[in-house]
Amino acid sequence: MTKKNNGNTDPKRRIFEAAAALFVNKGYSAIGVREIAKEAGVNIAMINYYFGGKSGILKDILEDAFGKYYQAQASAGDNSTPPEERVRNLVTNVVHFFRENTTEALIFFNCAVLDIPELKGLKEKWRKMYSELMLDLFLQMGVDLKDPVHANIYNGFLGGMIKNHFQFRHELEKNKKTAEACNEEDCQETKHIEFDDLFYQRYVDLLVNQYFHGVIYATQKDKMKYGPK
Amino acid sequence: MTKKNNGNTDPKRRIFEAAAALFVNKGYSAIGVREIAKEAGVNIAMINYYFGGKSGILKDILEDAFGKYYQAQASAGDNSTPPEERVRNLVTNVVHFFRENTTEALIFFNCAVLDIPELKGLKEKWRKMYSELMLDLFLQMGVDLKDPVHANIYNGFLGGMIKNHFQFRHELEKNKKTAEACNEEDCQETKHIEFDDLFYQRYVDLLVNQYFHGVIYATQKDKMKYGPK
DNA sequence: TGATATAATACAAACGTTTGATTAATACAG
DNA sequence: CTGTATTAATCAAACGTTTGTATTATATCA
Repeated sequence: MTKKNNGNTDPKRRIFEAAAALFVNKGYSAIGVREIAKEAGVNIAMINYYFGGKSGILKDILEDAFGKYYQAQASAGDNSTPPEERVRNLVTNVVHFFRENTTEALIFFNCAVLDIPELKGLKEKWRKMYSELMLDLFLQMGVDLKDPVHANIYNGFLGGMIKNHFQFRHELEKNKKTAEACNEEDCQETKHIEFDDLFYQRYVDLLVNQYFHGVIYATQKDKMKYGPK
Repeated sequence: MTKKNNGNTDPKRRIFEAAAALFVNKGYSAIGVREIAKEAGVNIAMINYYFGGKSGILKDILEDAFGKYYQAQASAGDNSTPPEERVRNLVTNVVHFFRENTTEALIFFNCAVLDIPELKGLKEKWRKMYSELMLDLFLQMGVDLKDPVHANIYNGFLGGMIKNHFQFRHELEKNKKTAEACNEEDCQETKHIEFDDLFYQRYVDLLVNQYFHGVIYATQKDKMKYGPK
């Protein structure tokens, strides 16, 4: 593999990143190959040359994102790890994953709820891998996945919450660019947020406490009211 | 205004519903007007005749959804209503909104994070209306929106969680149609869920408890650790 | 020379929209 | 009641543009 590395980075990388930046804002289907090529500064034909087509870029983005997301959760511990520690690891890892891969992560979560024919097989694989991973964790947490109410509420609970935050943050930073001058009081306050290490240290704390003193309390209270089964 | 009402319902309604059903599964940009017209059983030209264009359908769907969603939250009470009662009303109303308008609601939430040029003005209006509505509620709850960490986590917290569930349910029911016969044990258990009144009674209970014994506990603990400001 | 990389161009298919004609129902003057 | 405008609703067909991909030719380097 011989790279030129003249001027900018290699073209494949540029296509990948340009496409990701466009997909996350307007959605996969709304973006055309010409727009990607223009943004990446390459010829249209390069997309088919490097990725075999437009959907090839999306596949690469999503496979990369899922791989990292899965790893973040799988490496949080097993059922020999104390529950609270495991949840803390999990939240820490997932937050770290989102911070390092915001764009790809948002694309992944937003594409996961859409029927994209080219992705049918991949989605099935991901679903299976994920549910096997979660089964073990929930069993340890005392959340009974056999109970459809609990299963429906807490499946993807943490991931969903974290995704929500990063989507919110993404919107915020998008709007900040388009409207630099803002006089309203609502805007003033959220404008100068620093999403730094301290922020996410508190964020993780909050989420873990939230989980333990919210989810577990609520499910136990539910069991008392409606019976264990 | 004279309607024919012969045979089926009126064509405008058919276009609206066909489009919504397609949008929610594949996304707005991935659906063409011919597909909508075919599904609705009308001529392509009818879309421009009734809605002024493809984006006109989306606007109608989203304005309808936001109006109902806003109403569901606004009618939950004001700051003279006890906090717990207000939250319970809010969750009850929003869950009811989602049950009655699942398709439109999911389209709304999924489109809200995308840049769709035709929707720029509408999105701005919605954002303003929503933030004004929430400011009051959060103040009453003791969640300090001036604290960026709390604001970032709990903005859209309940709505986001509920949206998550209904998206999850939607996926579930989609898959049930495509794969009726399923032998795996994971599948067996979630297959025969009844999303009836009892289910959502428990769901609301769980979410309200979750909120009070999670959010409030976690935010207070956070304040103790990191100071009130 | 032969493999890799880039570019200009071509292409069929699909896109959202518009057109002009046609039908059916209503309004109104005689 | 009759005949004639008027209007709303529907249709097939075509509009020009853009889509994703394929082809072909030209540089670039080992």
